[in-house]
Amino acid sequence: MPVFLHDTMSRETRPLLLRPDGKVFGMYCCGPTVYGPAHIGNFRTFILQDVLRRALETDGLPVRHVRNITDVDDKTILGSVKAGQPLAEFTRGWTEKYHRDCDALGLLRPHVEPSAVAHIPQQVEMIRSLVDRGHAYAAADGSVYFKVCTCPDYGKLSRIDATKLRSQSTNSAGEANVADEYDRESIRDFALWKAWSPEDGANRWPSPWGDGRPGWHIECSAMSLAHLGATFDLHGGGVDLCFPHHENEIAQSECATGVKGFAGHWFHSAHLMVEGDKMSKSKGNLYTLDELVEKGFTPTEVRYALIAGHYRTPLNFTFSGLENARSALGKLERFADRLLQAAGFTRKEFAPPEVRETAATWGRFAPAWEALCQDLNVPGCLGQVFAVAGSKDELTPELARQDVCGLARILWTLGLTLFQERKADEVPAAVAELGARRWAAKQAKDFAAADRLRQELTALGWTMVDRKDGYDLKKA
RNA sequence: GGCGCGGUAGCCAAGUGGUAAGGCCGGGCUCUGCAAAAGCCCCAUGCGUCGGUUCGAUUCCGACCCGCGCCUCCA
Repeated sequence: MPVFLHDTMSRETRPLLLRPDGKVFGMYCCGPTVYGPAHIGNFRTFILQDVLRRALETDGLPVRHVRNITDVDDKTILGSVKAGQPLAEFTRGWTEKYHRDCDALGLLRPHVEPSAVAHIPQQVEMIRSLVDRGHAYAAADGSVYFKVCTCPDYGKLSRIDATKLRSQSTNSAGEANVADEYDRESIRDFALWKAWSPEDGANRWPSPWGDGRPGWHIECSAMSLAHLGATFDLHGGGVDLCFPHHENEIAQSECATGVKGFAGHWFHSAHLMVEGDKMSKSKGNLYTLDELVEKGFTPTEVRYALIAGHYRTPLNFTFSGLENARSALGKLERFADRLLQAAGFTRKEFAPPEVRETAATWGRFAPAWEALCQDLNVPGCLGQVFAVAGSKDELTPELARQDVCGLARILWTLGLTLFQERKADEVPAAVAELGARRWAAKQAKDFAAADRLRQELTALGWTMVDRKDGYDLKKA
């Protein structure tokens, strides 16, 4: 069953298939700007794209996933100047941090992760082509702008009326749009190349129009062309990128190459809210992975919480949602253990992709997979998984073996890893000693003493959990 | 103003023209010296409001109300 996905351009839900001439499914995703740690809102989008890619691979499609690193723009340059570091050094640090977070969250590395700085020649080349074809013009200061009026179908993705943009002199907050004081011929036009200015410091690259740096939008056009060609299968990003970024990409790419049909499918994921509010720096609710890990949540729990809502609906991220994810994951683990035991497998044998590749059965998880195929319905998929978990079917070894395979494939597709070691709390010597004494008292059936020791532990903020063969000490 | 999304139980969240998946929380039971955990059971006559179509609508159509996003750097 092919994966069906809603397409922003056509507003239709269409199957994702290999093109007749296609050997791989080309997928381009707008990546992070590496000027600080990515926040969980960024990661919601990246994780959703990761789930889509995994679903395609589970479906058997060969995918070529390209996700760029934006390492030259206003924010990275400003950040490097403030940090007193060369741009490359500054962005390398944040890129490495981003990679560590991605790995922790179980994101498959893209097949290609192009850097914008490393593609400046390609960007210059594309701008030159646009100027040659009359779609762009150089301003007096050496900046180059895209001439929107030369692109009649500009606005087709977001269905905005480009002619109305011309007259918009104020933004939604009632402030004047001052971005184009002088150079642009029209307010719709956007920068392809920005002439060097003193605040750019040492960050300047040569071009036929003088030293400067690329505009933000052109990098994705140049990098997708370089790594996927003039047309490819799917382009993804957060909803906020729909306009103007993606609209501009379409205009630049189609006008520069002369080939229509830039991306076959547009995949936009809704934004993340935090505790009912829009995420923003000023509200102080921009969480990073580190902050959540600091509070005791695992990256897998964060991932679960971030995919628990449908991708086209804004998701309200809350700590209770994170707790919810933890409980649900625990339930999943216990269920998986029961399946494994019934099938005669160990936890090690549960590890995909081995299970995924050696057998192509879904067991009772076919409905879960079908939900995923219907516009990447992760909540629906999860519901189906738990429906199986709560089923009263008799668990024969044969059924259990199929289920193990099915569950492993579903969880791999969702990118959820079970049975990860949770770091045990550091037990102070005094607490360990109390625990040992209580266990001894309990073994000796001196329950009065055992209860007293439990109280002492509680007073110190620790809980003692008894098992048949021993005990665990946990922070309360 | 333009473009777009959504309103389903205490919270989160699927879904369907034939009477509401699932998760969390909560309640009950079982088990365990206690505690915790776990297992089992229960938990919306109701799907923003009002009309319409229909044998039948939460699901289709219309109007309205409310919340939100983008239109400006933003995943």
